[in-house]
Amino acid sequence: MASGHDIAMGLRTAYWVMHRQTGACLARCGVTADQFVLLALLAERDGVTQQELVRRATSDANTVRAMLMLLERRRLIARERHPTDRRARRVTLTRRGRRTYERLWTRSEPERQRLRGVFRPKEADTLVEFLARISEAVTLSPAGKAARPVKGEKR
Amino acid sequence: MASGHDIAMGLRTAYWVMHRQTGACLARCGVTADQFVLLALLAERDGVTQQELVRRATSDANTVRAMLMLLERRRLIARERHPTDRRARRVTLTRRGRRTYERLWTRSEPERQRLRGVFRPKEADTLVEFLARISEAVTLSPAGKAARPVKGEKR
DNA sequence: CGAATCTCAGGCGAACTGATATGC
DNA sequence: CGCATATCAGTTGGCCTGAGATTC
Repeated sequence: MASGHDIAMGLRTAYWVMHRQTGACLARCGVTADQFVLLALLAERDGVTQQELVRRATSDANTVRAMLMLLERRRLIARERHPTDRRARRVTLTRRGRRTYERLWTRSEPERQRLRGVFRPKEADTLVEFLARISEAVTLSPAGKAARPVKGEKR
Repeated sequence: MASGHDIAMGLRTAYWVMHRQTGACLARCGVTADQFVLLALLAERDGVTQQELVRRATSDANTVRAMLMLLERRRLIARERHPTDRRARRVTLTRRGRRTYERLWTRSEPERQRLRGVFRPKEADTLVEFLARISEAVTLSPAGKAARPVKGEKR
């Protein structure tokens, strides 16, 4: 019977196998799998703050910032000052960024097909629901840091 | 209906949420989640080559080497020369490494419980089987590099 | 003025590439 | 010779801590 450890290791292996494959698929376009995720999120909805991208990408503010700076240097995205909240940045896809993203999407279509192809429709739904269950369970009740993070907690 | 993109994003989110949570759980022992994986693999079977660890960890030779050197410096593992194959290293858990591992295992038990707890027994089996299916499908038929990698393929 | 939010800067563990040395 | 194992150098991306700026 599958243990928590089995789930963890299976999840780890499946993620890295997929991530590496995606990276190899997109490498010749000079974009990494993680950059592609950011572009995809922006293509879905842009004009957002970096912080919102952090949330949607399940990532870290510094990581997102560094990646956005790389993408900005290549003119795939723009980071203007936010009009009302001058603390924040407003991130948008440039036209060139959107074209690049569409090319990447097409190129990576076979990978998504492969992923999708090993499941029957109902199974795919089940899998996605299971994965969402994990994400919720872990983020909603993180043992050490409850709803409000414990202040004194260092190291 | 769940698409290949949904599966990919769900897998990504679930993995990172779990990975981050594990890291936070083990941080105060000075061990990262990835180092814990190596220790777990060694606890399961040691006296193996680095190459075998690479395979079992679904990782990379350079990454594994760097991590093992960190663990070696802390006397948690040992890297002796392999007795018969002088190219290879024979990696073993030290007694201290095994004790540390057991402590980490105990400390991370709640995390595995949380993971396991959101599934019924049959569901957990299904999930692990689904994840294995992904790993197999992607590793066995990687579009760009079939069974034998295409020679001329650069960049 | 704090308190909260966001960005920025530096350090480090981790992943990948390519090249090299050595032993099978 | 080819092939496998490990190593080294260099690059990139990602996470963390701690600082600085701005807003409430």
